[in-house]
Amino acid sequence: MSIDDARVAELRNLDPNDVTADAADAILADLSELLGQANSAYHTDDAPLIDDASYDALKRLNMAVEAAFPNKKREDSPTDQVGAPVSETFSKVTHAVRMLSLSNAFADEEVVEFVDGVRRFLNIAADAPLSFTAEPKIDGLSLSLRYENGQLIQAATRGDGAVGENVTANAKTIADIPHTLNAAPDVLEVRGEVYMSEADFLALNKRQEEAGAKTFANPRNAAAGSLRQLDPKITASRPLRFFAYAWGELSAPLATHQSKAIARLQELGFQTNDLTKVCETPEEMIAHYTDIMLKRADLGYDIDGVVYKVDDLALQRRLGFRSTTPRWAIAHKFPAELAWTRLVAIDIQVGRTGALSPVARLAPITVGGVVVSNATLHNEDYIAGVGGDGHPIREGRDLRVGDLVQVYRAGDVIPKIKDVDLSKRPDDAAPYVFPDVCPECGSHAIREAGDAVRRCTGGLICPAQAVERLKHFVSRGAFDIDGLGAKQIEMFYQDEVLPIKEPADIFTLQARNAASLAKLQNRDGFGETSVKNLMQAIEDKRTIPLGKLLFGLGIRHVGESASNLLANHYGSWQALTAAMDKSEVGTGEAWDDLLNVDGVGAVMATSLIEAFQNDAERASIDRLAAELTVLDAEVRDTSDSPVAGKTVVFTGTLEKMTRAEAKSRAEALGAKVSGSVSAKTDFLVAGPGAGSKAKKAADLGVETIDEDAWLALIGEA
DNA sequence: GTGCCTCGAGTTCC
DNA sequence: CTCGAGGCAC
Repeated sequence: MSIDDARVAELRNLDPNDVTADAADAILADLSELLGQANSAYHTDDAPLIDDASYDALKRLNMAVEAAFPNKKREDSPTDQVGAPVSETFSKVTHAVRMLSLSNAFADEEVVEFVDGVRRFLNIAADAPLSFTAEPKIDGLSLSLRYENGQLIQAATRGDGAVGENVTANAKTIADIPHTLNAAPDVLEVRGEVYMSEADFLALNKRQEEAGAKTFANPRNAAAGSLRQLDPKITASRPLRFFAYAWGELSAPLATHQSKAIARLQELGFQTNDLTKVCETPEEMIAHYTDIMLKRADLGYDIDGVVYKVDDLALQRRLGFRSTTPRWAIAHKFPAELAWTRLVAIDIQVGRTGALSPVARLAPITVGGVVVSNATLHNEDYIAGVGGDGHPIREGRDLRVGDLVQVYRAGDVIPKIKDVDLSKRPDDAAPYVFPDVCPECGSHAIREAGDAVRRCTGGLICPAQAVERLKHFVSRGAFDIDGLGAKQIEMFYQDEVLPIKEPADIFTLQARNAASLAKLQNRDGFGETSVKNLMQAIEDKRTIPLGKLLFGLGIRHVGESASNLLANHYGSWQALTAAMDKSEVGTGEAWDDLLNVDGVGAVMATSLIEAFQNDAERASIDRLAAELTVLDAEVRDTSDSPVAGKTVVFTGTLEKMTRAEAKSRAEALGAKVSGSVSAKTDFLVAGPGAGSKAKKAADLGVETIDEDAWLALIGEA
């Protein structure tokens, strides 16, 4: 059996938005045939005709075209075929402007602090006017709608903020979302919240129940589940709504002020929230918050707080962003929902660094629309009811197994224990004794002075630590090996024939499997294809960038960001290991060189050196390195670099990168980065909030440029 | 020395 | 998402 590969490739590269009504018939007919062939090949033979990515692409194209031209949908539409494997993912969309989250305030004082902080940053006197918008924070999921020349061309979820999922076909089924705009900027990304009203949620659940389908825990989950349907027809049948409250990329400004921009979005045909108000003082903001809280039950949709934004957009630009949040906005959250339940047991988990983390096992209880049965207890002080300074935080109310405890979900996510009802404590409840040996390996568990956590000293001997380190090794950000997740790691660690006890074992798996009589393929969950795929995924990562290797090692205090800084500093695995070999903690040239890396201090340096100089650990690292091809950190040719040999100083807030990142990039281009301005300084790169350094630079006649000009200079605008 | 600001590490549930 | 702690600017 064969398939028309050329037509597959052609359709794969087709943008659904380019499909005209005239072309739709032929395309849907071809898709029906191709997907039908691919399906039957997949199910009846074991040899797929087309690769998964192509299959998913065709499937998505089919859905998109059907959504655009519902009347052209075929009787034999592949969308309706039962049992057809459906892609688990949407295609990815990189946001032109990152979708950030907001920092939170819980108490009124934090709102006052926020306003004070904004004034301080902008250098605005306490009595000078400064306005904020205040609007309800809808409890739904955020969506970014991209319009070009007035046409909706793409809808994307937030994802991790940088990359979201393409849900265009689904978003088009939402009545509140216009498909075309009049008199809009050529490029306009409208951002807002998709949500479901309480009435619609209840009705939907009733329908689901009658149909024997699963019901949703709350309107937010219902909205999220509905938007992420692979079949837009299902989304269309769900009563989703949309409030617009922000924007991303723009070819022309919407207005001068936040409040006016929102009004403009309303004129363009979007729903905006009518409880949005411009406030002049923190008192007014808090009064509006209280007002909204009182109205909360009657709104008909879920909200979880109030968002305040600096109204003047020019000021927003000056304030800029921290790494993940804007400085010009904050979410004032409503108090979390609370629930009482019984503390059934306290278990200890051992993490990759040996940290002993107590976890509360709870009698299942619904909190904030979700059934919770575990809660974090942080560390031993938390159970004892004392803070890090030894002072009581719950007046000595030590938690005991059997206690009635009050649970809430911090940030509406992580279950935590807020309080204990001592009057309901069983007579036989004994104080919890935190173990001083590791429950997994029996090694001593010690608490270093000033440290909040107790750690297992077993190191690599401890199976829990070894497994957690392996999980870290294969995790995203490190080696990221497809098909080798937490579950598989647990299994392979226990495996007697083909065990994986340390990272190097992953890369010898193929050879050992080939030599083994009891091959992988004979086990549960492993067929010929999955073994082949796993081996291929492992081979794909045998060549690895230096930074990822270093991060994968899981050395304490050396995270993703520090790993990349170190990779850039040393350049190659040889240089790194050579430096580690000759380093001495606390002294010497190699130590000084290490501490000179911006972002590396004594604690991290010590941890790094100790890991590389510990015999057992180093042997394990060397066994791993022997299996790998390590890619050097990208060293650019600095000979024609515009900043080679120049001395640069950064000051103020950098918006496009962290200071450490800026420094390492500048150094990669051959520049010298200094901490203070002097006559030798060639450039001062000044962000918002620059202070004394900018003045000094002006006095000395040093050229001062902003971040964008700097990026342009180094060719990364 | 103090006070940000980030990063690292640990955690839950869908 | 949160807490603690490391690192750095002032």
